[in-house]
Amino acid sequence: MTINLKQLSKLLKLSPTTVSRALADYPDVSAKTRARVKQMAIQQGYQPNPVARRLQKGKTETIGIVITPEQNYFSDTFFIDLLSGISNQITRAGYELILGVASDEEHEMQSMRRMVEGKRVDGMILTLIREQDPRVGYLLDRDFPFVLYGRTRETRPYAFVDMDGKQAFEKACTYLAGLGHRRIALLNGEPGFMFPVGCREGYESGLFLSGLELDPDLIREWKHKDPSQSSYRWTLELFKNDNPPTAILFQTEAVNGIFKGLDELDLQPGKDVALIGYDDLEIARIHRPSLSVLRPQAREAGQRVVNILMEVIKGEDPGKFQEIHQVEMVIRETSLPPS
Amino acid sequence: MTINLKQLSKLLKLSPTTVSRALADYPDVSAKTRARVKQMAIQQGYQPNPVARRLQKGKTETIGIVITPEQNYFSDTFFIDLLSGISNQITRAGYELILGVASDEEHEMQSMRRMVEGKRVDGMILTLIREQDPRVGYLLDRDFPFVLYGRTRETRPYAFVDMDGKQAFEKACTYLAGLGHRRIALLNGEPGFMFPVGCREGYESGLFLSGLELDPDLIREWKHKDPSQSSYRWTLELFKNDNPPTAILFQTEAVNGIFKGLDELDLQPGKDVALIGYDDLEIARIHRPSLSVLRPQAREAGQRVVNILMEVIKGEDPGKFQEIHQVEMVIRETSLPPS
DNA sequence: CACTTTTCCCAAAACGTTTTGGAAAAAGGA
DNA sequence: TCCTTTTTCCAAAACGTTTTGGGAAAAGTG
Repeated sequence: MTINLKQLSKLLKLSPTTVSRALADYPDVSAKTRARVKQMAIQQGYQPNPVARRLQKGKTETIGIVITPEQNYFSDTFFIDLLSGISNQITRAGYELILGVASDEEHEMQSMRRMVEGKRVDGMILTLIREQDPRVGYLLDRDFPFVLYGRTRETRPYAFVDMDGKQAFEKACTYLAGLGHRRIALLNGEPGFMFPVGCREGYESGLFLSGLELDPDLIREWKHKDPSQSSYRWTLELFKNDNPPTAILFQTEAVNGIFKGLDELDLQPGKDVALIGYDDLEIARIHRPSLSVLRPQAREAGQRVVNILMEVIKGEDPGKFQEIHQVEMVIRETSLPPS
Repeated sequence: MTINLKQLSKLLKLSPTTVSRALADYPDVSAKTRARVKQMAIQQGYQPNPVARRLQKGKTETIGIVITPEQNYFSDTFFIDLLSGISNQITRAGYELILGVASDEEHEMQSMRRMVEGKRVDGMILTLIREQDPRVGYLLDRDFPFVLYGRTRETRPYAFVDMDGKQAFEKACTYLAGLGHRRIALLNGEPGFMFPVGCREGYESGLFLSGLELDPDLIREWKHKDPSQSSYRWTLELFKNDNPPTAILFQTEAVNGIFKGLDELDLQPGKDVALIGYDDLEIARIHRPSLSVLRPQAREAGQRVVNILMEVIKGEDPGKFQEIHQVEMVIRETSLPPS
């Protein structure tokens, strides 16, 4: 069943060296024997033992990623798309993806240290990045290869792939303003994380470009651990305003709370209040009225993250790899002019 | 930074053998030197290279799992809970969890074969099991260690941890019947998978125990790839019946479609139609009225799966490990008597 | 004291690859 | 033909552990 190199070479009456080199397409083995070796390898179902090859090569051929359920990762199909892109590209490179699931920030760090200091991975992928993210400093300090999906506040150069949340929210905001909306609210993600920062910048820039005033009273922030509940409460809050919003921008994660809040206020989504969410989750498509959204290309981003990480592992300068991907807007039924 | 055994032993003026055995708590090294070795190991930050130890031990110390996004895995916080239990227990055992993300059934098999035939894992964990599941036959044929989360139709003995869907649905059904409901519908999961089989058995048994007739017209099945859309259509269908249901049992995954259908029919959940879902997703808690549910203990199940897999890897008979876990019922606001 | 047992340590082999540094054989050039 | 170059192969070393099979020193026994 599990034939190894020595047995295979015996079968071929060749040395293990030659067999190994034949399979690796080295030029110093004749075309004839190479063909013979390859055929026999297939026939015998030979697969080099990855553990042995890793020891010899001094590489783990493994990439690590740590996720945290508390942060609500999986309410998003977005994340499984990202993971799918990552996983497929890693497999294509002949590498392995090892997964850690941490219950909180502390265990997240602990899980990563186990991977890094325990020599279990050649590189790390980081997601859900904070403004001040200790993981980034840790990895930079020991010059360990990594790529961020997202960005952080860090002056030293590092590699990242990020979605252009700023451009996305600016686009959505100017679009709504173009329809005639004058009171546009932002129900933003949790402070401390980096992504909401860009969202807010885009929102403010969109208001400015449309000649609208920024009203701090129209900005609220929900919590990761409880997106629906907190966004529900903030939705009610927003409409206590004397001059309530006619449109809301938000991350789609929070949509259930918003729908619930609007329902309670007897406001119809789309009709009474325009809505545009960030992330094209299933609920956005199936809800009536269907939700207009900003749609990041998660799978493609995942693939890029891996390709970049491979370059960084090879020794390329991480600072060269800083990508910001555009986000498309999908207009559905909840982005009408104000009534 | 990365000191190895030889260097450490030189520092201690001992042989690598002794250092290795001291760290592994062998009795043939004196307490004094053991202490000295351990202290130095900590001081120097020595961590044995896992790749080298794996080669020597002839084990990968790695467990594999393959997930498929098409099957909607991550709409459920249930799954991340399961994964969390699995991951933590694997880490505790000093093992690694490698993840494959497959786009469909074929790639699922392919990803698993890569892990198994490529000698990349010592054991596999399988989830979302089908009635006829080729993966199970494949692994049994080559006597490869694995544990199912779920069950399948297979006569040879194998290890599994499953939730008692039958008991759960029976309990929910008799509960509703006890409240006075006489027309109880089942909006079941996709045929071909094993879990809905138990749900249906429990449903039928619950009807029987309550002295109610089975009406095939009250049973519908939605699709994995589109739970909300299909459940929405089936909800509308159910109420075209001359004698429509007053209660519905279903997997919580399908709840958005059901709510939408009821809304369109001007029926109030809980008030006009009682609802009990399987899985305690976030939406179940935050929706008004809040959804009564059957709640599987996913994290505990994940831990059991790993513990069992470790035994099977050690050579224990898989047939000894067949666990069916009870499921608790959480009564909230959608399980009232018929009006 | 002489013998046996126990305690403590270690050299060498092994795990299965890939890489290094040749060396023999074949081919080419004069 | 003889020398040089190219082609083709391989033995040995290396990767960093753990395990095997002792062996020397210390401790116990009569």
